[in-house]
Amino acid sequence: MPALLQRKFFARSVHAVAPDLIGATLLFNGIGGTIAEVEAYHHTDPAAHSFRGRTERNAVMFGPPGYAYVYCSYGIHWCVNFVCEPEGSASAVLIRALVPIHGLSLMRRRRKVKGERLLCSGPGRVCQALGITGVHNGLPLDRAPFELRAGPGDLEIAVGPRVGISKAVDHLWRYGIQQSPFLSKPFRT
DNA sequence: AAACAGATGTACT
DNA sequence: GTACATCTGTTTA
Repeated sequence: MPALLQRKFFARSVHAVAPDLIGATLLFNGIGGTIAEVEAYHHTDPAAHSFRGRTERNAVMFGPPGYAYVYCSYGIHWCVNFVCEPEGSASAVLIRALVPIHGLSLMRRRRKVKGERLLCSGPGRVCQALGITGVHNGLPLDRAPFELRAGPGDLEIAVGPRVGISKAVDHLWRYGIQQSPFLSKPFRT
């Protein structure tokens, strides 16, 4: 039985936490699967929401590590981040894709797509499939409805530039399971 | 297979 | 008003 991820797990640099999350299991009310793709965001990074300081929306990023920062993207999609590092550093890991394993039928009902590949392959899709919305912003990751379990730890982890941003595009802060069909897009080799 | 418009919260100029 | 850590349905090649 894999270990539950403790609060301490998130009290480290995003650049250490992000690759360690690949292969871990994320469940929300028992629905979810293996984390296949994440991106790191840091307060010194112009692409991060926290770069220009604290606002009402990003306040959770400035709080203690081990909490969920959920925000609305393009007015339509919800995206979930895990807050990292000591309180105040405003760093977080964006969850971009899962391998769907638990609760497939409910995911399919929410997502209205055939097959499994498009269920959780993108940050907005992950939240829609698991039922995460703005009301879950600020919830702790070590208690229900969240459940996080450590992965095998011996995975080959792919690294590359982040997706869908226009600033700091040269940072290689995207991590994923190489060759997984559940990535939002493939990693260049 | 690729390009595009459209939907539309929040933050900033 | 413009930009944005997106996704979908429709159109064009």
